[in-house]
Amino acid sequence: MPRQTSPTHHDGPKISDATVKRLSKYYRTLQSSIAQEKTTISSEEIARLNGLTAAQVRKDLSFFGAFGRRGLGYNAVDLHRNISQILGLHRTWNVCLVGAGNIGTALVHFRQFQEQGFLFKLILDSDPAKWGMKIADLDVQDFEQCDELVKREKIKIGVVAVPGPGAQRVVDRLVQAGIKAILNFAPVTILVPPGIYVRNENMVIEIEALSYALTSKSGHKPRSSAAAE
Amino acid sequence: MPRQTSPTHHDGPKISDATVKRLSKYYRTLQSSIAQEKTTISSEEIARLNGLTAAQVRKDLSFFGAFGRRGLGYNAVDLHRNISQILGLHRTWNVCLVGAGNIGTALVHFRQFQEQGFLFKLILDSDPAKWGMKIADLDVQDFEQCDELVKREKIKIGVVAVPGPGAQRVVDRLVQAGIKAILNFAPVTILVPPGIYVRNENMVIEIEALSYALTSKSGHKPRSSAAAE
DNA sequence: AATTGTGAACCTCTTCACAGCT
DNA sequence: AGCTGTGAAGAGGTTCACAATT
Repeated sequence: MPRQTSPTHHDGPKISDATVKRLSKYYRTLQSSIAQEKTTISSEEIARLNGLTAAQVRKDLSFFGAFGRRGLGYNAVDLHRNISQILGLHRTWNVCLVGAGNIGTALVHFRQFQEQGFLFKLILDSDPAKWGMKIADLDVQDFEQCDELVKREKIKIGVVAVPGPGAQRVVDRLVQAGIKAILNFAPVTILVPPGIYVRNENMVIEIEALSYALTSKSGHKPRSSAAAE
Repeated sequence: MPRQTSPTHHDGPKISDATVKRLSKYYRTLQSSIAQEKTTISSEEIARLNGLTAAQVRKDLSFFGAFGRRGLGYNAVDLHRNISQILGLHRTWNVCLVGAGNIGTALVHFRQFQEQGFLFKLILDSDPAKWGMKIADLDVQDFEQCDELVKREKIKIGVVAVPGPGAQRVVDRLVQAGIKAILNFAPVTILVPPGIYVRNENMVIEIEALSYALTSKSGHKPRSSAAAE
């Protein structure tokens, strides 16, 4: 009887995006349970704290292994460590910011990124007026040096916080420099070659979705729960 | 033959979240097409610009009416106006910010919100040190006055940019004050009563999803396209 | 008695494919 | 000929329900 399945190097069925995002939620739920000195936790409780069903939680975890004990639940510390392995949070990631405007600056100061091991090592901007500015101990540097600097710092994740019109060009350059994953805050759709991962943080879309909900008040689906991403 | 179906006050099948978010993308695509003086646009082109399929675009629109002309495509200005009606963007919305930290401040300055008619009218914070600070012409005020101020300004949308632990309490107060929709930047799951809409802008989840993609390099699904929300 | 892990049922969203206009 | 609008098929994600285990 396998005591515990190894979580890393998953190669079974393709994991949905939704599952990955929920794992990230479970991870934080477990962090707080551990802080409260809880040793075990049930799928039921993880679900309740995230506005989901217990079956959903168990199914998500089951893609990666059998981490619980029937009749007892999950060991909080173990499950936390396992999810950390699955998501690749057992290590740190060097991150590069492009766009030293309001949003970009706020992101560099955003404590949660550091706490979870995402470390800004490089800040780039095309505007000469910004070069040399210090943001959280980092100098803003010329975006044109992107290739050289990204390679030198071995950066794999780029955060793009430039105005829409420039975003695609910035992304193309980052990809050329060897960046493999991009968190895009520009309110435009960007296209990338196969093998490059993009996540969009499009605040305009989200607030417009709220506008829709308020407008089409026909909305008869108001279930007391935890709402969309 | 109905020349054009009225887009507003939709009450057919429930519209998926994904559809609403895509409409928001089409809306911006059309804005830029119009700026480029294009008069008509095909579902094929809207799709290409957003990394989607043409069928998806047509299906999304079909939930709200028949806006195109067979053989010709869509009139850019008409479709833009129709989507604006559907999403409720033909008007302005007063918005309240809670949390005058880095992120909150950046959001108030975020031009796209204003451009799309989302106007910050109120900035609240619990920290007395922040009271009286000016952010883009608005005074930061005591969060305890939330009830009175939200009602006075007739605000329906709240943007929450406070640290995780305080978020649920803030949301409860906002709901009590009459807020109907919340854009939540705190990296925690918040629960709301039926009839209140929440969208989460959880940057930690998004960057952790990138970490997962980079970690489970088994990722054999790299289709050249426009990636997840 | 409690709670997990999971195949199967169910439901929702996307894509196909083609009739119907222009 | 070109392109939309849409029913039907297909794919994917969620929930059910129960055997397995502690």
